[in-house]
Amino acid sequence: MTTMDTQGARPTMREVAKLAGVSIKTVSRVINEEPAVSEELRSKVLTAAAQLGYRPNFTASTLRRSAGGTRTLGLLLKDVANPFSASLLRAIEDRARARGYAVISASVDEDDERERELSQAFLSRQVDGLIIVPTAGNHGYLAREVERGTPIVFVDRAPAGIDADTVSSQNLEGARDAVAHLIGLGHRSIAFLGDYMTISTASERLQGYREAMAGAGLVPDPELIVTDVHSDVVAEQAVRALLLSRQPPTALFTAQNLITIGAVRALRGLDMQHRVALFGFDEFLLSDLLDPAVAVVEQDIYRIGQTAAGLLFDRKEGLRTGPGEHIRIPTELIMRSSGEIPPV
Amino acid sequence: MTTMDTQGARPTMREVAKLAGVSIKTVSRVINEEPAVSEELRSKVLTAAAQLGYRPNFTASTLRRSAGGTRTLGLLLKDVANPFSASLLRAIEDRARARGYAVISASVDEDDERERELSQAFLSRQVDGLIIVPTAGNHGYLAREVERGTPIVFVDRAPAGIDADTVSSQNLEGARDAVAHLIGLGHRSIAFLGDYMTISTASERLQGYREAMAGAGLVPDPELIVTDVHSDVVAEQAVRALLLSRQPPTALFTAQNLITIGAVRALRGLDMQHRVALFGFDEFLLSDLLDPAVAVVEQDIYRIGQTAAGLLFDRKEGLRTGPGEHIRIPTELIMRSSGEIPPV
DNA sequence: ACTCGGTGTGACAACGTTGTCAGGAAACTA
DNA sequence: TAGTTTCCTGACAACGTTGTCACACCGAGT
Repeated sequence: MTTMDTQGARPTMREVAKLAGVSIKTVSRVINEEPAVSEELRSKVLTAAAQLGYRPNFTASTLRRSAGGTRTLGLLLKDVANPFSASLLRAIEDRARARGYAVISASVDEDDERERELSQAFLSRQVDGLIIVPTAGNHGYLAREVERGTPIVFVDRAPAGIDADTVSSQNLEGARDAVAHLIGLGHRSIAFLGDYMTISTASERLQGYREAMAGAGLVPDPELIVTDVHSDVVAEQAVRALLLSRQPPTALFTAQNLITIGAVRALRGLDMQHRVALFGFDEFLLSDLLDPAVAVVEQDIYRIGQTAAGLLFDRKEGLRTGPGEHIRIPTELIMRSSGEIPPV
Repeated sequence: MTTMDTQGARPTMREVAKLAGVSIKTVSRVINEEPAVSEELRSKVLTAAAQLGYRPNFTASTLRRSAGGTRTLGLLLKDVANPFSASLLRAIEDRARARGYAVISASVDEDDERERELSQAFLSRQVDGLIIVPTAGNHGYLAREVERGTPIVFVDRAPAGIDADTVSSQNLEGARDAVAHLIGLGHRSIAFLGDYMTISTASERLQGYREAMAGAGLVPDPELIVTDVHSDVVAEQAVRALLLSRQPPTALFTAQNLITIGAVRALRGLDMQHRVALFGFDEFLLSDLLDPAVAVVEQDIYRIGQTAAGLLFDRKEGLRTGPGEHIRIPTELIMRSSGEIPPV
């Protein structure tokens, strides 16, 4: 075992150079695998570097070649612990890693203020691009950054106050098709339960519901349209109230993950899960193991993430310019028994 | 609207200084809120900065005050898309943000080589610390880094070939208590299904199973101990085979998430879910909505993450020194009906 | 008037790296 | 043999920022 300087500070190129008896620039050349270095010096440098445990300082390197950027992407999510966000992160990470980029992510928890702080912090860290699942607030504060050439892509929801690339699901079409399927089974009294209408995905899904109903010549009872449902607890209560009302619906369309779960709980509680049809938006783990298995509109989250990252890299490399592109990713109806229950 | 330089390059302190008619150092002082600046210059600088849309370059700042570090944590996970990893990330992110740290994360997918590459890459990026959910391989290559003072904390599994802080669940105790509970119901023939035995958590859980059996004076039938089950598909097949064997167990202990789900599928397929008891390790979404609801040993993932981050910061700030600490976080038995089925 | 201490400001170097350029040695051409 | 090209190497400046230091100014104490 050789005596190696193992104390506090990390070795720098200067120290490697001294040990190898060459100039610091030669070390730089070897580390960066530039061609014009003699085999002799090359191996001297590599030996010295290995002995010292030298590791290049990415920060310094980045500063010097300021053109190249930090090879880092910033990602602002609703909440990483939620499966949608986690899958999105994974998709983006995969695309980023393929190009040698790292991803820094953070959870915004629907807090405007925090989103602002975090995006500023990430921009200060010189990220090469930002992918944001936006809150309901205004995003004009990012306009200057976009003009300066930092690519910013929004995912899932459209941002307000700024024109930028956006990737989201075909919410309207997915909801419309699911509701049309229920209508096809003979349902006429179909309830809609959705999140805050300020959230663009929620209102698009409601729009899809309305189109399906209108397309069949049905006028939905306003009492059956419940909006601003934001948690599974609220959803459970709302569904319970609907089912116990005078004119209970024969089918439910739940426009989001947690709402679907709340609905399952409510149906279970009243033992009506085999009598009232249920179609949800968003796939969730084990939906097929419930009894009855729950039919859902599934989003292709992985593709959304990959597309967003792709757009970002295209912008960065100048392959794409001009106004923001708005890409819609198709959804898929997953037919399961809860969606096949006929009206009573 | 004033004419602002909105072209390509980001403005630097130099440009702010020129516009404000002060020295670059004064700009630095204002931006960093150092006290000794006259109100007059202060406001001039702030105006100029706002007009140019100046944002400090964190990279350059970091390089100069090399002591402080990059205020970045690196996190290597099995796979962010998996709920355990996502919760862990969230817990660590929360602790990190409270101190102004950012988190870069990446998925290793049980690939030794990738883990190595990623940890090198993160260290090159001068992260202030690394939190790793280790693969089964040897981690000696990180030893020098630890000696140099970069805090590294391992989570969930113990690393091989290195002494470092580790945070994981009380796997043995959790498994032991769950199996003891089944024994308390009168079960004598209890199957164990676990992941690869090279994974420390899996072998600890098997150990817990053995201790519970031995504690009750039972000698487990070797046929009932199935190891190296690594996916829900394999688990489903294995459970099916067990249940159709000559001496089927009256209870199952499934030592991991996916195995539990596979077991549920197998029991369902044979319509035996109400006759064979099931206790799983790891909570999973909707476990309470299945029929029967599935009893599990729940890990406190959030606390694991927070503890790991806490250890890391303690090391970094010198509040903790010396050999690696091995912290075990208690688990909790979540009693549900699948765990209350008596033997036939 | 003369030193003193305090306050505000800026010049300069440095963080670790890489781009630019110049120069020496070796290999080629005329 | 002299001139040219090629190859390899190193000195130096620069990326954007901050720590150190020196200095100019002001009011106060002798």
